[in-house]
Amino acid sequence: MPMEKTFTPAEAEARISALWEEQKVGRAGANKKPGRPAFSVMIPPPNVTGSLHMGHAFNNTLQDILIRWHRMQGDDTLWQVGTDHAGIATQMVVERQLAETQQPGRREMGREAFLAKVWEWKAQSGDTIITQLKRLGASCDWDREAFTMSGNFPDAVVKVFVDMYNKGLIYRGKRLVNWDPHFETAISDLEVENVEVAGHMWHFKYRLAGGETYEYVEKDDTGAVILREMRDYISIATTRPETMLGDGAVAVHPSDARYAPIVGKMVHLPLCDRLIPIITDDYPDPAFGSGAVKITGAHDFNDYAVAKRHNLPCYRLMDTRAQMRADGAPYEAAVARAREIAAGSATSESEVDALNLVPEKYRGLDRLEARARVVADITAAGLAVTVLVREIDEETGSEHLRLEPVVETKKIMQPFGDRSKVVIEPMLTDQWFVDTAKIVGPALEAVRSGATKIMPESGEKTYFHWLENIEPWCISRQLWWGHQIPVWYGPRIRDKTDDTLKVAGIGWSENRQFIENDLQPFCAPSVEEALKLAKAYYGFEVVEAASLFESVLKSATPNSGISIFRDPDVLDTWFSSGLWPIGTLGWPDQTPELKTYFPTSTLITGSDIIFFWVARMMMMQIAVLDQTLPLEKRVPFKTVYLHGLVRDAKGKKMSKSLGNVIDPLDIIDEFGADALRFANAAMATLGGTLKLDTGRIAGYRNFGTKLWNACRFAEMNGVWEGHQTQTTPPAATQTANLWIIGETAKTLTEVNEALATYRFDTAADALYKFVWGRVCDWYVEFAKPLFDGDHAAETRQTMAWVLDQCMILLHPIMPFITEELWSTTAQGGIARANLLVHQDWPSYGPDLINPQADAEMTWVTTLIDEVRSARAQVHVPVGLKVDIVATSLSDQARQAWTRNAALIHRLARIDSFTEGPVPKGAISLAAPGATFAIPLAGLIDIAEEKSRLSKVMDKLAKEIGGLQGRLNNPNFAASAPEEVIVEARTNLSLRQDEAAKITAALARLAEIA
RNA sequence: GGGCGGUUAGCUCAGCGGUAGAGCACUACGUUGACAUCGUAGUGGCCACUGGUUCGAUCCCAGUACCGCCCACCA
Repeated sequence: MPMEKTFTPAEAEARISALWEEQKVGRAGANKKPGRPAFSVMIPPPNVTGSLHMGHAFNNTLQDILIRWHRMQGDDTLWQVGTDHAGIATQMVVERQLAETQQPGRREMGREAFLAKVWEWKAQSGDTIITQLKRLGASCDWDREAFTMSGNFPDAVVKVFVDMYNKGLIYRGKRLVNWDPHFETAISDLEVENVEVAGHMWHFKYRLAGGETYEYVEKDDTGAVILREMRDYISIATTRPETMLGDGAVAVHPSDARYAPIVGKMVHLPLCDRLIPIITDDYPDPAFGSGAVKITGAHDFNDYAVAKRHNLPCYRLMDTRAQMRADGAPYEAAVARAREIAAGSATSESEVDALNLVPEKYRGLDRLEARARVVADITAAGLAVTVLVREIDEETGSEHLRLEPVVETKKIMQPFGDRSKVVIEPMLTDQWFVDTAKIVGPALEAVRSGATKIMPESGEKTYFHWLENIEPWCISRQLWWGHQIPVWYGPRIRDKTDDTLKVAGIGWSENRQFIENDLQPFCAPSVEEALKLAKAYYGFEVVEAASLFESVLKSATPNSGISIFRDPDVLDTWFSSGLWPIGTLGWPDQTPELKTYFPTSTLITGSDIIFFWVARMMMMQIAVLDQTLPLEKRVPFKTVYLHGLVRDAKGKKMSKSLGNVIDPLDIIDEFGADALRFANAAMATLGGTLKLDTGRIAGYRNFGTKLWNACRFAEMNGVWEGHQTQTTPPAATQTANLWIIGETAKTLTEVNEALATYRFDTAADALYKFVWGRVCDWYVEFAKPLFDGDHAAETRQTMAWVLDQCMILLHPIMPFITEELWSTTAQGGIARANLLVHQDWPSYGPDLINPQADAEMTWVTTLIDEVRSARAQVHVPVGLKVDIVATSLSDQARQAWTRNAALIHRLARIDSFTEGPVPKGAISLAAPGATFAIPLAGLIDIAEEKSRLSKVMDKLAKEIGGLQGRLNNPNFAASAPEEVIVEARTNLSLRQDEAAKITAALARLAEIA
């Protein structure tokens, strides 16, 4: 059955995919050859909730190219596939689904039932993206598919947590963290997106206690006094008025002369029955605002630092949904206690946290609502800095003056949750942290020493910059879907003698925050282990309770019946993905896979997750693995290849709201996976953004068709009949055959070098130029006359070999069409021994390049180009064959002509060839060692020919001028390297030779005219 | 505010010391023994600007302008 005119991706890809999967072509170690190294790649695990987008398509294409290339070379390859449980994202999806289907919500059904729902969902929809990866042609080891919540992963995660806890690398503490009020969980710094939004700044007056006054003096830059007045207040500027209810002090810079008279004095906190001190700190900038800053330790990261320095109380004003607190004692009682504390009464962190200093009227309000009310109330109290506004009553026409609060409109950077898109609130809570400062050293050293190489180099700079300024990593999340923290708590022992044990009474608050000071943590890999630790701590058996609430009930009697309960929080998703390479290889067991494939070879990932994932994997795995191993054995990967984000053709980020999202599956449907993959490879330059243009993908689809048709041409000429796959090229005698064999060898070298240096674009470019520009444009054309001559057999063998090489070399980038051709072209003869995916990568070298054939074919192609160009320019119809006269011919040129006469005749459309004098009415051409004339008496336009030759002359003159200029410069001769000078001389003489011939031709034209 | 990158043909991008490249687009021609998802021939660039280094700079260095991206606590 003859080949179809084109390749049909839709039909063939499904069939080939199924075949690959059935034969498990991507299994670890497939096609491995003795003595070859291992090559392993960890897929950046997509979220189980995900579906394939262009970024995945790009990223996985590059991985597959490397994997296929190495597998064909006989390396022991592993491409580890799997998915990430993606805590927040997945919990969000399932909760949304519950809401849409009118099922009970998460809290209603309880933790256990909800988690069952998530697993159910995962079983149904969790493999969507895996299926989609197969459509792309990804040759992963599908049998090893991993999931960050399955298999040995939970054990690995728990082990790492416990080990790090025991080494003091993980700690718990009350800190100001980024709080997502939508998901009601802490998130890490990285999950916060700072966005510039329009904000407002208000100015309030905090009156001095006891009606005191001071002289306020404002000076300009030169020191001249511009304002001098008596004030009974200090002016405060804020963008967050609602947080003033929790102020602990007002801070000014110690050098700020304006406030020097009142430092140390107390001011009335507006709307509150509290006095707070004026303190000095380096933090306020005297040049900004009024120079005085209100310090709200529990609601601002800067203020928190100031509060810590000055031991100021941090009063929490909001609940987990970022609404003004409504819990705890009535305001009056709370504020009374706050006054005592301010006066020096002993207190604790937990007591301060429990105090709700929100006045009753604001309790339960949303933060924005509270803000409006606070501003209105302060203004009403006459404590807003105001301006006079003139107002005209439209009805009566009367004028009156009115005071209005000063509100500056101002761009402010506002933090948003990257998932929830709501405004993040700094919140004072107890959380678990990784003490990153303690594990960052080796991660930095690994890259500095070259044990891990990051490409492009700019990625290393980013990596260093972030790690050198690393902050503690908040790893606890108040979610349900994830790895639950392996820590149990019991009441802390207050006093213990031989016969009595007093433990702290446990209280809890509505927002589930433990009263940390009173808890004793037991960190262990299992509840049994935790109970053992607890037994050792208390001195008698304890039991596990399901929650803090139950634990309190069961602990009612101090000396017996003590229970411990597990921390309900889960770990940040990135904590477990930080263990992806070792986790998927079976760690902590010392599996054979771990031994073979770790450290992994190359990580290919988007530069957007260098901090989230790459840096954390580096830190954690180096810290967790056997510390006696050298650093090179502990790094998770030897090379990290970072790529940019895939954008649309105009460089815009793809987003649903912009409607410019290109779905890779649509592209595959329309153009085939190979075209998308080739486009991805061609776009993969180092650095920069990746603009995806469907026009370009169409072009690469055409490229596939081109190869397809070259093979079809071969088929029509019996090339495949009886063909057997050959690793070495046939012994050829014909220049064209020798030449294309050499070109193939050059291409192999280029592709190898390009892929070895991660230049996927260069590899794609080399293959494109070879297949289209050499094989199809020239060799197929050369073959046509050769098939008619005495060397048909040799040419058929050569073409078969060359096209086989095209399939092999293209296979890593275009696996489907090449696999299809590999079997299709074998139908007429002997079946291929292997699927192409397991065909051995060739290893021939430059010895296949025949310099003589190379030079000769260059001469032939140049001559053909010139004849075609000349013909086109004087409008000789393509259909018309012409005669050619060689008016001068060197021995070498004569030989080249003779040996390739059939090719030249055909491609240049020449009827007869003679040697002789220049005929009248002819166009002239010059080639190295030869001058030709094409007699066109009556056909040519003398003027046109003259202008054509003049154009050629102009170009030559320009080149000659440049070369002469350089050669005549004595400094050039003195300084330039020898080969450059020789090259310039050679070029000059060639150009001059050619110019002489053209000049002669021009002179003859003048005679005719 | 700090850091990183970019500026080359109409568009998307390679090249990064020795006479400017590709694909797409555009123009003209074309039923050539595979391919119109094609062929042949063309058009099109002070390689952002200003200095410097060099025999020689699109390429190296410094600065300027514009454009991107990342990080950051200015109330």
